[in-house]
Amino acid sequence: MSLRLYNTLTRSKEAFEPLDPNNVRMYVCGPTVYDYAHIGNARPAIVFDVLFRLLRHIYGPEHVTYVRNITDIDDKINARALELRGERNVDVLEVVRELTERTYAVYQQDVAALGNLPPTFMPRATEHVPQMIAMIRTLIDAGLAYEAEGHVLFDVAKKADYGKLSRRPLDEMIAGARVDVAPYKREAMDFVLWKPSDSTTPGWESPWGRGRPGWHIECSSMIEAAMGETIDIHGGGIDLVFPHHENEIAQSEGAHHGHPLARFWMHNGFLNVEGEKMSKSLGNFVTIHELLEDWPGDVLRFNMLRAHYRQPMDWTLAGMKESWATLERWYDVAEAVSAPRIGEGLLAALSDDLNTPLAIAELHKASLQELGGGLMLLGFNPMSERLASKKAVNKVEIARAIEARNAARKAKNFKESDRIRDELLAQGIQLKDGPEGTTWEVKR
RNA sequence: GGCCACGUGGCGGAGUGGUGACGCAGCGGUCUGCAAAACCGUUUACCCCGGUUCAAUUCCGGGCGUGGCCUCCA
Repeated sequence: MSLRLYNTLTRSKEAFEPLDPNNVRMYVCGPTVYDYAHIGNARPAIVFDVLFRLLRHIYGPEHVTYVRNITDIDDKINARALELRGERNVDVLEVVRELTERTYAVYQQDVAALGNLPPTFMPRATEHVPQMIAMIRTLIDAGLAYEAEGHVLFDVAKKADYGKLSRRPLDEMIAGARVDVAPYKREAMDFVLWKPSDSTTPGWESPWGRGRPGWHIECSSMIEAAMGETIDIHGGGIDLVFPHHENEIAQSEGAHHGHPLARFWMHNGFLNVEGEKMSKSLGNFVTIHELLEDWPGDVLRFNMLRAHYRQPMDWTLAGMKESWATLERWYDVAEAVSAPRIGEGLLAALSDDLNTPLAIAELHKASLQELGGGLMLLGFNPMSERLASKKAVNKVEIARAIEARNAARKAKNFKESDRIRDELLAQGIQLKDGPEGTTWEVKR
């Protein structure tokens, strides 16, 4: 089964062949840890986890390296920390540390609840500052970066093919720039590699004074540290194409004699919520954390995979309900599967640029064994109790009520049996009479 | 303003130059004391206007709509 992936670099689907089948390398831009991750952040986590699992299936679990970083140096973090400190007499740097630690821990918990495997490595920016400084020095030595007023900037004009990922000619971008250009920049599009820090901002000693790295350099450095100069796949949200990924390319290629950073660039589409774009002002900012309070992680995962990863997607309550119903039906039958196997239809769908909606359609047509195997390949666990409602239900009491109702039915006292059924339904317990007796489920 | 993506039935959502995926809902049926569930069957579509073609939902051009990027962003 040959794997084909859409490559943003060429804007077309290409056959995927890793540089080294014994070490397939993938990097995905992870979260900036200053606030709860929202449901849009869950999309790349889930989508690239499916790709990770598919690659492990094809090349063997020990032959795939998946790196997802944690951005814990960032001005949004610093701003939030200042807010959190308020008037209190505590060290802001300490607040920064607490904030990132806490947010990081919640993120880990949340993505795990969504059924994602832990990546092979989860490097943190704060642990790679020396590597970033080294890369910046290399860029300065190569004549691709310059120092100005305590900043170090990438000299975009020196990189002839700058803009090749986003396909934006440099002169066009300069003409369309809508922001005031910092006076120390040679060109409007030059971006920061290093900037100075004051006493309320985390900083590290460097040849350019105490400061901190710009955003883009961390990914370039961590990729190099974990996987070398050229990797197979680099992923992230489509909004990262410009400027983040464009700048990563400029830095890494600049520091590596022009060797490509990644051979395949993959980008997931955006998410709307109930037809509207998610924003704090609209008040429809949905975090993964709060969704997980009401919904099983598997349901959120399934709902995400019902749309192709490159398509724009609308996240809705109706969709989640439908996802839950489908998954519940499947789990009922698939938990009994003794010999799961991967169906060809499913594998073909996933191999065609991760066509998960088609893969799900294949599961609807699949045998029981293929259903079980397919669910597991996609990261679902039919054996788990994750679909059970979080609401506390008294199983013993329900069983007793069912017994009483069946006794009433036997005596043809239907008034009483219907009363018991309605009473349970009022508590959200839906009874189902089947050939093998009466079962129940929590109705939503 | 510049660049880019998307627009499929009541809903979700694949796909294709010619035989109307798949799921949900609806409808009909089996089952049931009645329901629910389950199972069987089944109706409904390709934003608009041109062009290319024997044939377009699928290719090309224009329009409209939605969203993204150009500044932090999954």
